[in-house]
This record gives sequence, structure tokens and C-alpha cells, in this order.
Amino acid sequence: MRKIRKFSAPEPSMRRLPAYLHVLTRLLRENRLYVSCTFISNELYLDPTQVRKDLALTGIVGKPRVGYSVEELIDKIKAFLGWDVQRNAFLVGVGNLGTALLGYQRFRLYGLNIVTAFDKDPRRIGKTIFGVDVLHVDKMTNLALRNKIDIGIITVGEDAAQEVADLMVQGFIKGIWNFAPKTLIVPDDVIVENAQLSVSLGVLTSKMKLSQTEKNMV
Amino acid sequence: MRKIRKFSAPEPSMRRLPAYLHVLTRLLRENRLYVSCTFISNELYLDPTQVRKDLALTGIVGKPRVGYSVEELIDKIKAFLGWDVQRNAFLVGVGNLGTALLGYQRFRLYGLNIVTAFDKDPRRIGKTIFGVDVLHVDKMTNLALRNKIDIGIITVGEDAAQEVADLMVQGFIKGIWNFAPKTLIVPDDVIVENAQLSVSLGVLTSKMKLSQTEKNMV
DNA sequence: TATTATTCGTGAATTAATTCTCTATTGGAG
DNA sequence: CTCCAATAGAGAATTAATTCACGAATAATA
Ligand SMILES: NC(=O)c1ccc[n+]([C@@H]2O[C@H](COP(=O)([O-])OP(=O)(O)OC[C@H]3O[C@@H](n4cnc5c(N)ncnc54)[C@H](O)[C@@H]3O)[C@@H](O)[C@H]2O)c1
Ligand SMILES: NC(=O)c1ccc[n+]([C@@H]2O[C@H](COP(=O)([O-])OP(=O)(O)OC[C@H]3O[C@@H](n4cnc5c(N)ncnc54)[C@H](O)[C@@H]3O)[C@@H](O)[C@H]2O)c1
Repeated sequence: MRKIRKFSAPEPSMRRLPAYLHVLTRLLRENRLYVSCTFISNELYLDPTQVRKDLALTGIVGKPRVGYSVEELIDKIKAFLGWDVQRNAFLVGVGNLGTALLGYQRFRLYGLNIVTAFDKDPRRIGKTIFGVDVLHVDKMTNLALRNKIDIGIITVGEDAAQEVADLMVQGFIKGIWNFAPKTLIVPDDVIVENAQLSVSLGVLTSKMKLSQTEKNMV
Repeated sequence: MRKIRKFSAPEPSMRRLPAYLHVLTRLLRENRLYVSCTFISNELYLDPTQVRKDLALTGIVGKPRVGYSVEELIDKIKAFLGWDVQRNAFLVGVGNLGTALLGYQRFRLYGLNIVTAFDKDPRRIGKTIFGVDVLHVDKMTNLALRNKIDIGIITVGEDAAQEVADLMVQGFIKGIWNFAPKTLIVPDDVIVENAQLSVSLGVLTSKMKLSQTEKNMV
């Protein structure tokens, strides 16, 4: 119910693609030309058929007995994830997490180009962090309208997240990457993705809890 | 194939639980005593039956016409996620991301107690960051053996991730929260959870790509 | 007190995702 | 040149997850 939009690819598959890319990038560095599903599945502890189905989503065609071209596969996966085009982004909230994201060069490989950062704390405004200028958040909406900005990254606290999202919507930003633990309310044509670190912690600790009880039962 | 272990709860459900917790924590602040699945489902744009099934995993029992006790539900979800006990953790790699994690107080609410941090860069060693001492990584294994450390957090680059994981395994750490884009090889009784930020970016950009093509077709 | 609307809980039905099975292709070994 | 082993690809079967449908409980209201 109420799934705003139906996107074509199965999410579980989509979530596995970046891991394939990590393996492939390493293989490219090692000058390997071809790779098989079996190889990838061994690297990542997945079922080879699952890998094959996932890769098929990208439209790649492999050669029997040989596998897929590493280079072509990288390109196809990147295209599928939308990482083959540059996207301009604004980041709001230059705190601990915001600063870390600004310093992460790998995002450029994925087409994410953070052009300017914003905060409301006067101590941060005017600084340049990892080459990115920090301006007052009041200037964000107008700047977004003037330049074309595709993605807004929210790394403010949860209290401020909705108001920042509103400013982004006013600036015609169509994709929001939200790190605050808060459900954002936005128009239908804006896509929100919540990056929830705590989910990952929960998966870890709940598995640890289960393996403890297993031990107790023995 | 080769799923190392089968854990009882469906992962999709487990991944939704932290979001329920966010809503519930807010309701607790607002002094609400009871909450229904319908309410939660509206907040998070989910199906109410799905919410009900997820919550049932925690063993909570609701009252018809009223819903669930907010306080009890919080406790049950925390217990289910393994967030009701304190776990001692070491963090290795006090760079951009490592520093951000050290400064994130919310993790304490989830039972994560980062007791010491480690690096190999002499400029970082000896500092205290957000109240956590930074020591040389060589001391990590012995300290882990001496104190009981449950979780190891890896925030070094991908090149160093495996060697750090090896040190953690030697220190009898049984859960590894890995932020490096690298598949770690560990013994069967060690649980690894990969926190992959790029996955979330991929979900966002691929959805943006699809909604663009939709527009072009109109 | 009787009625009504809301919500939980559960089993069935549906849909999605994964895994299995089989065929065809192809490069390399004999 | 022939055979073999590895692999892609596609459809079927299975398993997992989600959604639907309905009965029972209960607080609020008439
Ligand atoms: N630090 C982490 O490891 C971590 C992990 C998971 C989630 N998060 C989430 O990420 C967000 C940021 O976390 P953090 O640790 O970096 O917090 P932080 O307090 O270090 O940074 C928040 C920054 O946002 C700025 N800010 C606040 N309100 C603003 C507004 N209205 N407009 C512009 N700027 C504003 C503050 O000045 C500050 O610089 C939080 O929502 C947090 O829950 C952080
Ligand atoms: N910064 C981000 O936003 C971000 C996002 C996603 C993933 N990651 C991943 O997290 C990891 C850390 O990223 P970062 O941006 O903080 O990098 P960083 O370079 O800022 O920090 C890495 C730290 O690890 C230390 N280190 C390196 N080798 C070590 C070793 N063998 N033992 C102990 N310490 C060692 C370095 O001295 C440095 O302090 C990387 O694997 C990166 O891919 C980072």
C-alpha cells in the first residue's frame, strides 16, 4: 500500500550491484579482462545464478565459457545505477557526518559532485572544507534555482531535517539523500532516499544476539 | 547457496525496525501512551499489516481498538535488535568517517559503547576524540583480549581492512561492523556486517534515472 | 445497555525473489 | 578435429515476503 511509485528493478538486486562494482574495480586494476558469475559469487558469498540474474538487469551479454568483459560490465552497472552521469549536489549540515562525506573522494567516481555546502552555524560559514565552500543555508534555495542542482544531501540533526528538505524542494532539487533519522514529507516528484546507519548496526547486533542464544542452547 | 547461517527473522522486517523506533521515541517524548499500526504505517508510508507482522516478531501483544504500549514496544524492539544490552566496541581508523562515528551520541542509546579508538598515523595517536582515547593499532589485539570487546568497527581504507579484521579476530571480537568497501574473510563464528553507504546512493540515483526516462516518455 | 468503529491477530492468497534444471555455446585439451 | 568442461541464459520450481480478508476484542457513543 502507498508505495509512491513502482520502479522497475527489484531492490534487493539493486542493493547488491555496488558490491559487484567493488570486485570489478579491483579486477580492472589487476588487468583482468573477463570475469564469470561463479567468480563473483565466490568473492561475495552469493549464489551464482543470483549474480547472473542481477547482472542481466544491466543488459550485459556474456560469452559462455568465458564470462563478461570486466570493463563493459563496470560501465553497464554504473549506467544502471545512474552513476554514468555527473550530478551536482548541495550538502546541508557541515557537522561530523557532513564533513566526512565532503572528504570522501569515491563519491566522485559515482558521479556525485558536491558543489557547495551549507550550515547555519556562523563558525562554519566561510570555511572551505575539502575544497568545498560553506555558505549560510539561507542562500541555498536561490543558488539551487540559479545553478541546476540534482541532489540535496541532508546531514543536519533530525529537528532541522524537514525545514532543510522544504528549502531543497523550493530550489527544485529532485533527489534528496537524507541521513537524519526522520521521515521527510515532500511532493510526489521528489525522490527521498534515507541512509540509515542504525539499520546496519541493528542487523549486526540482532545477529550477534541470535548466535549467543544458539551457544547457550548447546 | 552458501548463506553462512540462517537467522530467524526476515531481513526486510529487521531493516524496518529502527524506523519504527524513531517514530516511537518521538511519541514517547510527546507523552503518548499507545500507538496503533495504522498510525505507524501512515508515518512511514508502509502497509499497516506489514507493520503489524513486523512488530509481532518482537513478541509484543496489542490491545484491540487501542494499539500497543509505546514504552513496551520500544523495549521489545530494542531487545529484538539486541540494543538492550551494552556492548563494548573498538574503532579502528580515526579518519573522517571514524571521527564522525565517535561523535555520534545516539549509538549509546543503541547499546554501542566505543571504549577506545585506534589508528596507525602518529599524528592521531595520543589524542582524545569525543572522550575516546586514540591508541596505536598494534595495541588493539592485546587490549581486546584483556577487556571483553564485543564489536570491532572498521573505518580504515579498503587496503587495510582485512589486516585490521585479522587483528580483531585474534582479539576474540565476535562482531565486525565494516565500513570499508571490501569483503572480509573471517572464521564462521565471527559475524560481519557491511555498512555500505554507496548502496543508498545507488538506490537514489537509479530511481532518479528512472523517473527521468519516465518524463522523457511523456 | 446495545451499537458502532477501530484495531489486533491470523490464515489464505498473491506477488516477489531466489534457486534449480536444462540447453546451447565456446575455448581449450587431447 | 573431437570431446570435455565451464559458463551464459532462460524458464520452471521453490521459497520468502507482502498484501488481503475476516473474525474477535474492546473502547467510545448513542
Ligand atoms: N555522525 C554520525 O556518525 C551519524 C550517523 C548516523 C546518522 N547521523 C545523522 O546525521 C545527522 C548529522 O549528524 P552529525 O553527527 O554530523 O551532527 P552534528 O551536530 O555534528 O552536525 C549537524 C550540523 O548541522 C548544522 N545545522 C543544524 N541545523 C541546521 C539548519 N537548520 N540549517 C543548516 N545547518 C544546520 C549544525 O550547525 C551542524 O554543523 C543527524 O541527523 C544524525 O542523526 C549521524
Ligand atoms: N568518509 C566517508 O564518507 C565514507 C563513506 C563511505 C565509506 N567510507 C569508507 O570508510 C573508510 C574510511 O574512510 P575515511 O574517509 O574516514 O578515510 P580516511 O583516510 O579519512 O581515514 C582512514 C584512517 O584509517 C587510518 N588507517 C589506515 N590504515 C590503518 C591501519 N592499518 N591501522 C590503523 N589505522 C589505519 C588512517 O591513518 C586514517 O586515519 C574507507 O574504507 C572508506 O571507503 C567512508
